[in-house]
This record gives sequence, C-alpha cells and structure tokens, in this order.
Amino acid sequence: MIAPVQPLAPEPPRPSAIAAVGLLPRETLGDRVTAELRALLVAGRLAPGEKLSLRRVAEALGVSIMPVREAVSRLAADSALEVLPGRAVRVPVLTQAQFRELTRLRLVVEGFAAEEAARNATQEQIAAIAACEARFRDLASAEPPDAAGAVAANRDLHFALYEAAAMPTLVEMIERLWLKAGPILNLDMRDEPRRLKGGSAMQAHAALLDALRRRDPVQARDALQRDIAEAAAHIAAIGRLGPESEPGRSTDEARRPPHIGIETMGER
Amino acid sequence: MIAPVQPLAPEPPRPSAIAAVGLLPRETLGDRVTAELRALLVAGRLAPGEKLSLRRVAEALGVSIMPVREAVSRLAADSALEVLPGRAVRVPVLTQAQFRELTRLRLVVEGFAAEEAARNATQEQIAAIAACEARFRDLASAEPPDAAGAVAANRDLHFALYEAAAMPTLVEMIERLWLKAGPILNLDMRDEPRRLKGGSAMQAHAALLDALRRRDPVQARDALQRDIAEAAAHIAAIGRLGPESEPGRSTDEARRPPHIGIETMGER
DNA sequence: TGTCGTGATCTGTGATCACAGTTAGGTTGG
DNA sequence: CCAACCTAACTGTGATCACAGATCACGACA
Repeated sequence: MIAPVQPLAPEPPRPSAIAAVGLLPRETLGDRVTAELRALLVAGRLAPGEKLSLRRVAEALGVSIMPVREAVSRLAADSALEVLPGRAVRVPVLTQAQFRELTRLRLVVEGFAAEEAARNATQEQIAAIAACEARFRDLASAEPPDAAGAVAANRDLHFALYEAAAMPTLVEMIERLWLKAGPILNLDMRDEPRRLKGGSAMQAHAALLDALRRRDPVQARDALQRDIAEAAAHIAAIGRLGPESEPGRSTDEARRPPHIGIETMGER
Repeated sequence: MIAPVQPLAPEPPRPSAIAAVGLLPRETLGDRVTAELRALLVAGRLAPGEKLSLRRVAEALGVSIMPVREAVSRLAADSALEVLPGRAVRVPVLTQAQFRELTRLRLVVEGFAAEEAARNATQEQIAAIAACEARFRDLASAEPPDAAGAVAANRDLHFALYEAAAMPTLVEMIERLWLKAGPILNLDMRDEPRRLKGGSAMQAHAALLDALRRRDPVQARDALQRDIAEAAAHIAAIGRLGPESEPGRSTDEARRPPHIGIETMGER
C-alpha cells in the first residue's frame, strides 16, 4: 500500500470546514477497555460469577492496569461488575428477585422506547431493523444455529429499534439494563442454541416489525414486551440464577463458572 | 461519658451472633468522594458549566487525586460530569432538547415508581413520606423560605417514595436521572426561593400523599407527574438552559457560572 | 485422619511521578 | 493600539511503586 502521500494542507479553500467538523473523539485507553468489557458482558461471553483480575485483563489487552481500573470502576458503578472487598472483581450473579425486577424494568423502559420508535422511526431506520430481523431469522434457523451470530443480530435489532426512538439518554438507560441482564440471557442462548428455534422470538420480532410499518405504538410495545417476557420466562425456568438471599455469604460459591472471555480475546 | 467498660467477651451464649452480622461496608475513599460529588450535584451546589479540577477537588477533600479520578470517571460514565479532551472536567450544560428528554424519562420512570410505591408501601414508609412532606411545607413556606432545606426535604420525600417501590435498580435509575437534572433544577430553586411559595409543588405533594394513603396507583402517578411537569415547565420558561446545538464549540462559554461548592465544603 | 495456624502469593487501593496537550498571560513586533 | 507569538502553569492520562487485606496450599498439632 504505497499510495502517494496526501499533502497535509488541503484546507484553505473553505475556512468554515474546520469549524464544521465535530470535536474528534479522542478516545482514551480507558474508554476502549470499557467498550471491550461492555461488549463481552452484553454478548454473554463473561459468565455470571466469573472472576476477573485487573492485572490479568490488563495483560490480556496489552495495557497497564490503569485503564482497566477505570473501566472496572465505571462498570462497577452500574453494578455491571461487582468488586468484592479484598478478593477480586466478578460478574454479578443475579438472584431470582433481582432478575425479576430487571425484567419488569425492561418491560417498562424498552416498551416505552418501542412506542416512541413506532412514532418517530424513519423509513431508513425501519429498513435497518428489518435487515437485522432477517439476519437473526437466518442465523437462528440455520443448522446448526449460529448462536453467537444470532445473539449479535438480536442485539443489533433491539438497539436499532431503540435508536429510532431518538432519545439518547433512554438508549443509555437500556444499555445499562442489558449490561446486567446480558450475562445470563446470552450465556444461556449460547449454551442452548436450540431455544432459538422455538420461534417465539422470531414471531415477536415479526409482529414488532409489522407494528412499526403500520406506525402502531401500542402493538409495537406489546410485541417487544412479549419478546422480553418470553425470554425471561425461559431463563427463570432453566435456572442458573442465584439463590434468593442476596448477600450470599458462604452459601455456595462452589459452582465454578465456565472461564471464557478474557484470555480468548486476543491482543487489543 | 465514663460508662463502665463493657468486658470484651459477652459472646458465648449465641455462637451464631458472629455469623449474623452482615459484611461491613468497607467504604473505599473513591466511594466517599463519589458520594460527596453526587450529593453536590443533586443539591444543585455545582452549577451547570462549572469547571472542576481533579487536583483542586483532591486538595479540597484532603485526599490524593486517585480517588477523585475514580469518582469523576464514574460520574462521567453517567454523563453527570463531562471531561473535555484536553481542558478540564465540567458540569454539563443541558440543551433544551436534552432537558426535554430527561423530563419525559422522569415522567415515565418516576411515574412507574409512584405506582409501585402506592401498591407496596408500608404504613411506616407512608409515615416517613408524610414527615418529609410536612418538613418541605414548613421550610418552603417560611419567611424567608429555606431554599437549601427545602431542596433537601424535596429530595428526601421523592426518594422515600421511590424506596417504597422496593425495586433497588429502579431507584438507581432515578438517581442517575436526578444527577443530570439536579444542577439546573435545584440551582434554580436555590436562586429563586420564592418559586417554592407558588404552592404547586405543595399541592402535588399533598395529592400524592393522599393517593398513597388510599393505595391508588394511578392517582399517585398522576400527582407525581404533575410535580415533575410543573417544575420542568418553570425551568424551561426561566431559561438558563444551553443552546439547542449540543456540540457548542466556540459558541458561548462566555457565561461564567457561579463558583460555589467545592471550596466551601470543608475538609475530608 | 481431621483441623487449625501460617506464610507465600495475589487482590484492589492509594500515592507519586512523567508526559503530551491545552490554556492563559505577558511580551514583543508590527 | 492591536495582533501575534511565546512561555509558564495547569489539565487529564498513563505507568510504576507501595501497602493492607484476602486467598490458598502446605504442614504441624491434636
């Protein structure tokens, strides 16, 4: 790739061009590590109960522990991770009560987002959502089902919907909820890909898309809530949730979680 | 206070006593700084646009900059603070659109919390809320009105209500919203205490309390939403919000915000 | 054989130092 | 007198070091 070097001063013709460009991201290392950990969490690649070590994560990502500290501190503030006093930092194990609360909040908040999306979505946004829906349908009904791909497509579908609501803070709220619910929801979907073939998710998605096209907020909300409720019912039935008592002193801790994620994620 | 020294071994009768004590908080320095800054933000003692310096805050609080970094990083993750690339960290100036979105989200989320509280609140919790309501009424209708006290009583009232919903994650969500809206809402209330005497807040509070006692979720939600909407309408009318364009490069920045807060908050 | 003490190792937390980038103020040249 | 430069002080970011506390495995005592 020996393309001729672009001279560094092609700016003079339009003095307003430099003022129009938004201030560039200036993404810091801590931001990158945060994004990496968030992606791992929502994708279910970090299992509930899995322990992380600042130094290990730093080594795996090729950075010092400082950016990792910042990232873990942020995620712990959202209780997407929890730092045990002297021990280590681990992915929280939700109790059944916590999972129930999370599901109820998702029904309210994401349902509201679906209503707003049905009102405000542009045709392009609806088309993008439809593309995600098709991708999810293909990956989920393949043989064997592509679990990781379906999880990603499902996430893209939902957040394309939420973005269409045109309420940035609302999207952030939902991301926080997904950070907490992601480990169980998607770890399970990854472990039991055949659930994808049940078709309930696909039916809900189709109904949602239909409601979007008809600009029917109530039906869109209902379809999305059905999607959430059915996935949650499956999780609650399968188990994997923590005991009802939260503090969980020395109760169990015995169940060794599968150790996937960090050391498999390669350099940077 | 020279009470006789309690001998140090009154434990043998109940060997389970040591197991019953919950794990002690182990509050870290970063947590304390975070709590301090959060309190300043929701109380409106840090004005929108006010710039903070990690080293200044650290010096004012008598700690190193490390805990302050952690606290600022957490709050910036909630966009309760924003870190300008090379400049400094400052309290965000909400645009009108952002404030409108925040208000709509508060109507949805806090309204839902009010419904749940009306269903689940115990008599003790209702009594506590009533106490806050009385305190707010007294402080707001005093001559001159005690703005700072009324702000605190208002916060206690609202969060006593939200706690009564018995949904911890919901309370966290609401706290995040208050973190963003607090600077404008309460800075204004502090600057113009006579608004308190308008009585609209007191009427909404009274209606809310009445609905709680009658266990009427819909009326409780309506009363709370009226409270939120009226305060928001006042803010939108008074101004003080940022321009409609978010990036706001070199547009203004001229308005020097009042510099209150950090240096007045004493040691530790 | 079972249980408790004990030390090596690892944990997160906090402090200090180093650095690139920006800001602000003072000075110089027009 | 105004504008441009230039320097000194300050910004957040990252790295490295130091430390108290917790974990875990090994070994001694009962």
